[in-house]
Amino acid sequence: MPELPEVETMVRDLGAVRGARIETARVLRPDVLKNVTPRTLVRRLTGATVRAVSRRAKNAVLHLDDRYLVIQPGMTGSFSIAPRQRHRRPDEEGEAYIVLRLSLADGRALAYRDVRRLGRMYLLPPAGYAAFSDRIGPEPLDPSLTAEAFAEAVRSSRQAIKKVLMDQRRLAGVGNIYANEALFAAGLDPSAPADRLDVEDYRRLLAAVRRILQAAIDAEGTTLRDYRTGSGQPGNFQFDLLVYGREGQPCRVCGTRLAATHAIDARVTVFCHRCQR
DNA sequence: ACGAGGTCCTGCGAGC
DNA sequence: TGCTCGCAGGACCTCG
Repeated sequence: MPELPEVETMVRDLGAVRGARIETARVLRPDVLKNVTPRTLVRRLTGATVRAVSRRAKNAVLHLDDRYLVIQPGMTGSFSIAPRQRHRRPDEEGEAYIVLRLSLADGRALAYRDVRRLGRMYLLPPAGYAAFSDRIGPEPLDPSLTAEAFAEAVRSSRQAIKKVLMDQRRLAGVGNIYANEALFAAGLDPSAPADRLDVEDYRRLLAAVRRILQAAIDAEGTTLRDYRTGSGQPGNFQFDLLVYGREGQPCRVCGTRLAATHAIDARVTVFCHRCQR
């Protein structure tokens, strides 16, 4: 489930196509396209050069000559870069799940696949991309984000802190796995109303979010099932998870049996009754 | 304005 | 062994 570290890893691997010219484009799963028809997308991509690749929140962004191709991998989206193959069997290597295939002028092919197709793709002009980015909260790893600004963005809500932490309009890039981990690391009860925490809590929480996201990037992400890096490898952070996926097992810090609930935002929350209050 | 809950989508694992 | 069913969940949507 690509969150910030997984998308960051994909984007770093996608850096390998920077400067490449797109020779042909094919859309195989048009329902993933949200604001553009397959025909228009193909027309815009053909002959364009990938000027840069970047990440915003959980989105990968290909900067083309005068457009931005924004890809939200959703739950199961992934990229692969490979030498172009002349003969492919239709069934081979998840071929059925390919959403978009780009043939590059240098002989390589860039494929984007998404098994469940909960991901989305947008083609945006510069002003549209600016508006898109403005709707998303600050990047947690941006050093200019202060604990005070973070607290300000989050504290106005009476919702559970875990739900607020995952709200992309307030903070970019944190999803269910890293929210669970960060709240554990910060010693905060996931169900605590956001407006009940003080600035010191938010200072600890932001530090925990940053430490965990950075460690996950260093490990090239968390692979539980579908996620793969741009080179097709699984990540390694699943071995470092302290709470997510460990319900019923002993807390690594105090030995208490970890609890799980679906009460917050209908997503699994795993936590330690003793360490998180 | 805000919050709760439904929707999309498919593979997988639990249970019978 | 083979089937059905429910779950996984990010972002967007509607409804109250």
